[in-house]
Amino acid sequence: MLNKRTEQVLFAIVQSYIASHEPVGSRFVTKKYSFNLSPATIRNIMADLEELGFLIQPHTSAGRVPTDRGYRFYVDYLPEHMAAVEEKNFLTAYMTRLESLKEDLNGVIEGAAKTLSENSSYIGVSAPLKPEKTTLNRVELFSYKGRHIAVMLLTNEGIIKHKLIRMEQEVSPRTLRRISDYLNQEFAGYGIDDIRLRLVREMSKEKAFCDILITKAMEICREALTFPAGDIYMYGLPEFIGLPDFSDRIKEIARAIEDKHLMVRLLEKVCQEPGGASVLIGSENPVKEMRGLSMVLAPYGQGGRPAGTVGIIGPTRMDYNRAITMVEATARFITDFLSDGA
Amino acid sequence: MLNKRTEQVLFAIVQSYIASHEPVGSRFVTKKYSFNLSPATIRNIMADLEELGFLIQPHTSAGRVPTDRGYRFYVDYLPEHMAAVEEKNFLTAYMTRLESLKEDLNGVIEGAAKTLSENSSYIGVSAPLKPEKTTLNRVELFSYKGRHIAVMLLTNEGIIKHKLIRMEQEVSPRTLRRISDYLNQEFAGYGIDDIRLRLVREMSKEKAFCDILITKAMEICREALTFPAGDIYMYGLPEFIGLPDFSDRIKEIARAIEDKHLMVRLLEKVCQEPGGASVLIGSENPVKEMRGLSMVLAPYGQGGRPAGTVGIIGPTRMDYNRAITMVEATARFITDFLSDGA
DNA sequence: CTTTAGCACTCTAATACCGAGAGTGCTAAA
DNA sequence: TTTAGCACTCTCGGTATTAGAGTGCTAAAG
Repeated sequence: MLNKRTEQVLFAIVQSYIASHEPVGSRFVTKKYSFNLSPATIRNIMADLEELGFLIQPHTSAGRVPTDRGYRFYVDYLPEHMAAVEEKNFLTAYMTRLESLKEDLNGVIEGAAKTLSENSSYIGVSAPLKPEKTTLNRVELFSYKGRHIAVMLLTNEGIIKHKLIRMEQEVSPRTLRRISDYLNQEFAGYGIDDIRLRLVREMSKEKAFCDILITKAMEICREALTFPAGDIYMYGLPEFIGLPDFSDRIKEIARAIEDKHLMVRLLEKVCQEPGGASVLIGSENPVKEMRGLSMVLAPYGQGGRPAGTVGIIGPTRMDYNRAITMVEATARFITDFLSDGA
Repeated sequence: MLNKRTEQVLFAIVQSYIASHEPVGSRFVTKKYSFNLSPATIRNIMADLEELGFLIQPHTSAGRVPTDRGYRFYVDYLPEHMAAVEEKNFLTAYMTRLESLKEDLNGVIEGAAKTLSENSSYIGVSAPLKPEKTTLNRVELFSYKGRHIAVMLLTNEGIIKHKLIRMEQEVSPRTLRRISDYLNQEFAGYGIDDIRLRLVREMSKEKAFCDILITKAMEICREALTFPAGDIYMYGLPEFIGLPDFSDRIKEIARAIEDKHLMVRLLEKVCQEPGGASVLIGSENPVKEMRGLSMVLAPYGQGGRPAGTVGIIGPTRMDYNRAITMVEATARFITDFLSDGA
């Protein structure tokens, strides 16, 4: 579709714009990148690229700026053209920073979001491993002040969850003991999701026999294994709004980003998709408040299956190369950690 | 120091500025508030007030704007001059909104920050009840994958905490059982802080006898009862940066606010102070990045002693009256909840 | 046919200038 | 002590001007 030379010019323009945030003119391209072409030729090429929708000029006498489509080209073109050496150096430095997260078993995933933001000056996000996707190590139920039950759930992935359930009637510690023993003996090692399903099935069976006590117990079990829709971790908003990009739309954008619901859905969607980092550029974003932003997301896995997502949110003119490097490294890191770290 | 009339004028000016965010001129004061004085007289008074440091004019031909000192006067003057009726209505409406927090035992304090922000368009903060300040209901230790210990701590205030401790050597489930039984029998009902202290004392005693096993156990106990410095809850940043006030200093301010360390210290300080809401206005703020912001904070109590803080962060020209009403109501609400809710 | 030099053209950003409006401070009278 | 009157100051919005950057087009060169 584009000939080689045109591609190179487009690539150079996007790269240069990402670095400088200033519309890039024909003269600049000839100077900085040595195509051995005159500005006039470059201008012709740029005019073509504009016609094809890869570039626009903010106004007649400015240079050109990439469109979302331009960025898309850049990102797809990227893998073949990474400046490998420098990037490798950065990567190893970044990896050592990740290593320090291993200290805190519970904090790896939250820490990943933090690290991403700190190293990019964009926003780092991570969706924690959903308890439903994990396997039961043990669950404990305690009676608390008569009418409450304290639940502690421990998974084989090193996640601890707790909750307090308010009951209608008091349940004796002995009964609780028996319920949790039952759960642990029957279900240790199984996926939380599966257990919940089986419990529901059992429940409906028991109901047929009208055994209220057992039904109650089942209900407690089910409750004990249900947790509120996972939050996501997000760091770097203050840095981000300090970026010169959005001085106007700040409010709108800040709100979109803080809307965790949207975010959660987005991250979950990406979580399904296999492979490396996905890049969503500006208008490609399904959430319309986030046009003008780009996201680089990658799933991390647990036992071979994708289990959560980490990523970066930044302006469309973010440093994709760097971002992709970081996000992929982070996802790999968490995957490794989950499989052998704990 | 100021005569009655001067005070009234100052009060009127501050109030009016808070409402409109525009420098207020002499003519406006005579119109809006019926002092039966001519603009010229008001001008004289205003000139005096400026000399005394309560007002400044942004430039020669603008109206006056309160200084921090002006706000301080206003806040101190406020209690005697609340427009009681309207405020009462607001208060009852607000209280019902708070009521809905009772649903979720764990979320009251977090919810308080949310509610504060939602009802003020400023930033709501709350510092959770520190586990150290609570009393032990029970603690449980579980062996996890050999070299780890999972701890669950349940306090009489309804707080559950958990953590995972990495050990050098494996500790048998039986030993853990004995340790937790010991803790529960010996210390149930005691303050976590006290327990920690006593454990340290015991430890040094034991050390003298070189009993490694017991020392180890003590150490586990102590670890189990130690938790990372509490986070604080904070909501409303996106709304806040949308306010017209700080279009320039956004970055700086956003960073100051996100710096949880500073915040935690600040909140803890206020937590010590008895009585109703404390108001920190602009330059009164010990944290210099937060000059230009005001905070309204009030401690909530637990068993008679102050246990945490809730509050609002806003621009110096915030609606103090409303803010104080809300913060005090929220603090009272949490205090009540802790004493009888659970 | 492609590339290039030259040049006129367009648009922005910076600067200065002007006039209207707002609000003041001061003076002199009530 | 208060007030009316008035000159003064400063901001804000609009307009004009200019310098500079970068383009598109044309016509010549490779």
